[in-house]
Amino acid sequence: MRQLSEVIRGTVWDALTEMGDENPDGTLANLTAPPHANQGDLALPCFALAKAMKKSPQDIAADLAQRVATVLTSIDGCSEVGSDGGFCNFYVDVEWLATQIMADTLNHPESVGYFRPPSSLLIEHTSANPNGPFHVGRSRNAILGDTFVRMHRLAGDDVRAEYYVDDMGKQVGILAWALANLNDEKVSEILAAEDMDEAPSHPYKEDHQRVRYYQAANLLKAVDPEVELGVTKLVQASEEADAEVLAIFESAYQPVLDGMLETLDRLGIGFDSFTKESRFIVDGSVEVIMDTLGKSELHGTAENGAHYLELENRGVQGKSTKFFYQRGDGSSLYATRDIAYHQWKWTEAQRLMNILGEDHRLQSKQVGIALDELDIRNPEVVFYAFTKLPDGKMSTRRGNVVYMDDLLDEACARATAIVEEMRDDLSAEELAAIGEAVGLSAVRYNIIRVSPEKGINFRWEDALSFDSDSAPFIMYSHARACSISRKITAQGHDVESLVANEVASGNWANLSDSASTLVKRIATFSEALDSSIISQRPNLFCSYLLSLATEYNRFYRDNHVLVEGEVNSQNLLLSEVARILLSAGCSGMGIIAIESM
RNA sequence: GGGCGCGUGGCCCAGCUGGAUAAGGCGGCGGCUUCCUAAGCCGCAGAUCGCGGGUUCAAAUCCUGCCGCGCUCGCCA
Repeated sequence: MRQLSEVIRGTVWDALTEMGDENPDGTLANLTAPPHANQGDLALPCFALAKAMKKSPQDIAADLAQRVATVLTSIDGCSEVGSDGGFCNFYVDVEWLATQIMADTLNHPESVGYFRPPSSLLIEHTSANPNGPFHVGRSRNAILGDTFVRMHRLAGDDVRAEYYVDDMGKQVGILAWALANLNDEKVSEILAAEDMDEAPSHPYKEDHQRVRYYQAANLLKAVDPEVELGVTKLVQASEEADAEVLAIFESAYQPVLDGMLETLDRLGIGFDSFTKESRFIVDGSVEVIMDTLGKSELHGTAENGAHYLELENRGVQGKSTKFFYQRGDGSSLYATRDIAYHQWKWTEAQRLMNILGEDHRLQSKQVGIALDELDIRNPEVVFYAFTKLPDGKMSTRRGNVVYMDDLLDEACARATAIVEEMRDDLSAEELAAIGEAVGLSAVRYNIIRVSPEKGINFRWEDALSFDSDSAPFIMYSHARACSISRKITAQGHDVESLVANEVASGNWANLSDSASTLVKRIATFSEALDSSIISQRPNLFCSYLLSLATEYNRFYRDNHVLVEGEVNSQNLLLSEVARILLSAGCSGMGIIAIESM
């Protein structure tokens, strides 16, 4: 709790120094939030001081508490100091805390997440090969990436969301070849032979149509060397930036990409810019990079003239420690273009962030070392583990997938059915709108709530969960707050002026326990967001938001805003501030904060 | 085989830059609606934090050895 920390810091620092602590800053760095409410709001462990002070941690904590208690409790912010078992415990004055945070939140709702100076950053995420619809495995990247984009924006950063379009190379080559050489009948025939000829669930989306061509071409390629030859010819031309071939590729993948983006758009995921991989061939930067890497002391040449960096002494171990960046025929590789891409990205932002699947760990490390060699800073990278189906890894090529479009349809249909059961006052359109918001939000939340480095075993019932640890729970709390505000307005009151007057009065006396707990939870909004961003774990902010919703529900239970037609302005103000933060938090998580559900 | 990641109640999962009684949810059991949305709230039961060593005043957290799962070790992307 930073508000309390700022208040006690100086006094505690002085006392520690008087007591003989040589490094009070180091000691103060251990200030933590205690695990239990009866242990205060901040606690300082005194164990490390025991040796130097030749006293027990218990005595040190008690001594420290006694030294600072009088001063701290006489100034604003700290209501009590105590010690227990080697910890010095500090208790915040909740009335004071409320005056510190409520007006700001109310008057500047757009900056509730600000905690430190903003920076500009470019977040590259998703960047999936445009060869078929999103499946739930691939979409973890998009949902994670977009959540980072949203959290950073909430924290005040200037964020650019970027999609790196793989517009050349094998995957697109196969798709282009298939579209040029196959037709619907042929595709059906090939897929049927492998029992993969299922009717597309979304036949009017090009990504669902064309993925069948992609799958068929892959099957054909395995048995017909002519196919491999045809694809290779195309791929080679694309890597030489052959304008005609690149145009063919584009017309092959663009409709697929559009279909994919439509899915993401439904999830509230959008991009500010698209950068094509071929750009770095065309502008010659890849060529320059290959030349420069040739001068590295790590550089080596293979028998057929291929170039690599030897990374054995740079922490890369395994069967091969060589990082090839140029083929024997002089052409570049994907990773080489990625290096050029990073060089360019640094001209666009102060910070770079990449969201990558765990299968890219080695590649990312290799690119990182190459960037070091070129004196180019490394990006921040977030890796996430795969989503597996009960019968194995998802694969577009093999058709072993759950498509995001299908999951979203199902989620929204189920949500709509639930709303329909609970509400009889809404039109079909209103029900569908709520169901859509609930379904999409739930799917996002269920992916975000687990730590990125942990694998997800896909189960329909988990992905579609609307339980207490879910987006609908948070949305429900928000809708409750909206409902209260709505009801008060309907009774002829002016919520805005009621709330403004209450803030001005600054009266926070006699808060109930649940109201106090809510105030404290509200106070840590921006630091919870910040630490979630810093530790690169969106699930932490997820948990915070869940606890904010929980505290709001408890507050709601025993602090009524409307009592027999009379408005309790203090409770109204608390409810309104919670509503603002719930809404802001939802926007940071990609949860749609609807006003009624 | 080498490297990297993961392993927490029956199930899912938080906590991992070391700190107090390991936090939630699902499922199970039991309560709370004359009162602002019960998609809510309250309570009970359930965990030797994969196993063994080590470091430390203190280990789920750090180190190490095993075991299990995943990813990876292409002049593919």
